[in-house]
Amino acid sequence: MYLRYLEDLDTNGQQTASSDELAQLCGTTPAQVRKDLSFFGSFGKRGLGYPVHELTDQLRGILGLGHEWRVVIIGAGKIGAALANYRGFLQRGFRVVGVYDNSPEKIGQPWGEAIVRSMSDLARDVKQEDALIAVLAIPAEGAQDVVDMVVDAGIRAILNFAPTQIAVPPHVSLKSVNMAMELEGLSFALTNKGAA
Amino acid sequence: MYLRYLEDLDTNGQQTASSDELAQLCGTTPAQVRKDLSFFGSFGKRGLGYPVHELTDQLRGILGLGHEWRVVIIGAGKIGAALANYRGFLQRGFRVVGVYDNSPEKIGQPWGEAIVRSMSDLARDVKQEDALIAVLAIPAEGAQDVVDMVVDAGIRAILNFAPTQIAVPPHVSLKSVNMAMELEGLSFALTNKGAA
DNA sequence: CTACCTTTGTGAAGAATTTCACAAGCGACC
DNA sequence: GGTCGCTTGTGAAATTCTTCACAAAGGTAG
Repeated sequence: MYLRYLEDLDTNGQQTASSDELAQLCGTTPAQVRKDLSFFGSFGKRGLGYPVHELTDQLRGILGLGHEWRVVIIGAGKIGAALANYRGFLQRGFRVVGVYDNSPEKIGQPWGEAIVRSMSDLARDVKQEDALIAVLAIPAEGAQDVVDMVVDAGIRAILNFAPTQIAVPPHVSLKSVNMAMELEGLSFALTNKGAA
Repeated sequence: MYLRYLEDLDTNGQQTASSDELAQLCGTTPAQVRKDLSFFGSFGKRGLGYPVHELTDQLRGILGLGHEWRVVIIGAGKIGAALANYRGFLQRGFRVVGVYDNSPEKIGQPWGEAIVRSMSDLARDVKQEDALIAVLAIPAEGAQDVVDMVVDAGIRAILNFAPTQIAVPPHVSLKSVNMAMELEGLSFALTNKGAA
């Protein structure tokens, strides 16, 4: 989050930013900003604030955005399309090296700059292309099986959009996004606004 | 999350579920399950566990899923389409009453069961249709302006997919999902696997 | 009815996170 | 060079969240 706003400031030519300013942009507190950043090092100058450009570089390094990540997208549906279309995606060094689906009418179709391939090619391609990240954009049914397969093939991180719990071995990182659940959270908030 | 898995169990005809079982399904601990549920009441029977069907009902009530929520989708792009297509969406009582975009070639196009309308109709429609929830699936630029407008028109909760920080008055609930940020989290995890 | 197995609900302990508050450092200005 | 205003970095305090551990049931079997 800090990186996103620091990049904006950098683009605008701003030289330094105080923890107060970053906090306002990110919707947090100055103390939080300072604690967060201090975890990784001492980037600021007292009396001045943080050097915007230098800090973006540092954060990019910390986040591991210094090189290209090879990503496979599993599921050629709307969510997969939304991700592949997203400019910020490639901008940040995430390169989509393959899109996979198992519906016959989708396989072979052009899809952005790639062509949708069969799930049966997935394991082989992951190994061959050295993809380390997989985006899972398929229905809940069978999601775990697909995960097991790609983990076996060498995938080390998974971004899961399937509305189900996924289990991975400890050497694999996992993040899940569940849109329905987010909406339900809003429903709860609306319903209990008075009580809180 | 509990609701999701309880529904599955209910469909399978299971009568009761222990905190242990729920914890396994949800990827958490039995103690966590019991604390979470006990916050809202005392639903279980000692020695037996939780009554599956009754608890799903209770949770639906707590989450405010007992009635229909009227939702507008702002931005007729891929993300919006993914959401509208999502079955679990309507299933959970979220009814899309309008889709809005400001690109002339999209306005008037059919879109699922609705027709894409102009953003200039948005404020009026929100009032007329009594929509309380808005899904924001547009680029970061101008997102805040759109938010201000719909909040003014009576929207009380926003699910934001625009990759930017959004400010809302205290009576409005906000959840943000940022796919690029999730991926960067994975990049960080991969980069720092050794250190941790 | 009693003994025993199971599982909840919950105070208390422990861990993690956030906020506070202030010394220390930096630059600017006279 | 000294003073002053500003902002960081960080221990300590406060708060929040998670885990532990066990008494209080509910059920069952004999």
